[in-house]
Amino acid sequence: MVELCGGEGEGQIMLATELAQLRAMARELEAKMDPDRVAARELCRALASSVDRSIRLAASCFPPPEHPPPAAGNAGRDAAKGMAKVRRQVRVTSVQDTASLDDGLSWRKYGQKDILGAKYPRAYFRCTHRHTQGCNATKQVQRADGDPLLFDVVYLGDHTCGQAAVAAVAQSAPPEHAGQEQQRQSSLLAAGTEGIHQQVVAEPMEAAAAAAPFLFTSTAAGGVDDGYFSFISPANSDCQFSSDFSAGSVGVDMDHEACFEDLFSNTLEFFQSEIQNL
DNA sequence: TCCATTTGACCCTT
DNA sequence: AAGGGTCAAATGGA
Repeated sequence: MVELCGGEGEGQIMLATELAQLRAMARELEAKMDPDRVAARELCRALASSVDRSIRLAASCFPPPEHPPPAAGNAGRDAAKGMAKVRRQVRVTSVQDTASLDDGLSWRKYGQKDILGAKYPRAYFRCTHRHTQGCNATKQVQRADGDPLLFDVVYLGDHTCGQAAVAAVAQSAPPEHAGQEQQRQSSLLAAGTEGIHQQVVAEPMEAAAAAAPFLFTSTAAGGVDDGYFSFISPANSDCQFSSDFSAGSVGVDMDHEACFEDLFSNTLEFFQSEIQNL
């Protein structure tokens, strides 16, 4: 399922994405849990923490490649053109269209295409100031197949317009500042999409590492990306994962039981596979 | 009237 | 030839 340690960038990305989704699911479940179900909420919190530790463990297993492998397809084309490429995953808690994913920058949609093998179409946006200021920044937004609330957002090119400063921080913030930028972007998301609660799943590393998130970021200094993503995370720690629980034993509401069991089964399947690979 | 979105067509790369 | 990315005309809303 996921290549671990022996894998190149692809397995690294898949593992990171998988772990991020697990953590997001755990937190979503915790949020939905009846506040009276203390044991269940604690378990969810512990699960999210466990996934966090797993992310760190995986990070220690995946040192960022010093020389990224050759790119394939359009990524290679972009790299050849010297286009910066940054990918983010954004989760929303209610179904929205891609236009709702306001990131504080002004974009104009110029196309939409059905992508082979993908359940949802990909939307194409360019900077509003493309013609007036010659800004070549573009982004692509696509719903994840497995999770309609999860969006893949790929930023291509740098803003050379008046938004350049904002975009520069957003795309090339060094790790020690990325958390602040994450908070800024979250604020923008909240402010720009009233009534919508959004969460960046592939979060930038927070300075205090309180929540121990990770991010996909550029492997090149200065934020000029070459089409590859690095897996950055706080320092290593041990991984603890206990499987001796069930939804019923911790008093989970029936409404959440299916979700809980789904999360548990996904988590268990994922970790069993990874342990085998280790 | 201006600007953003939609959508079919075209172009480029593999 | 297939698939992905972009263009541009048509359309609609403010």
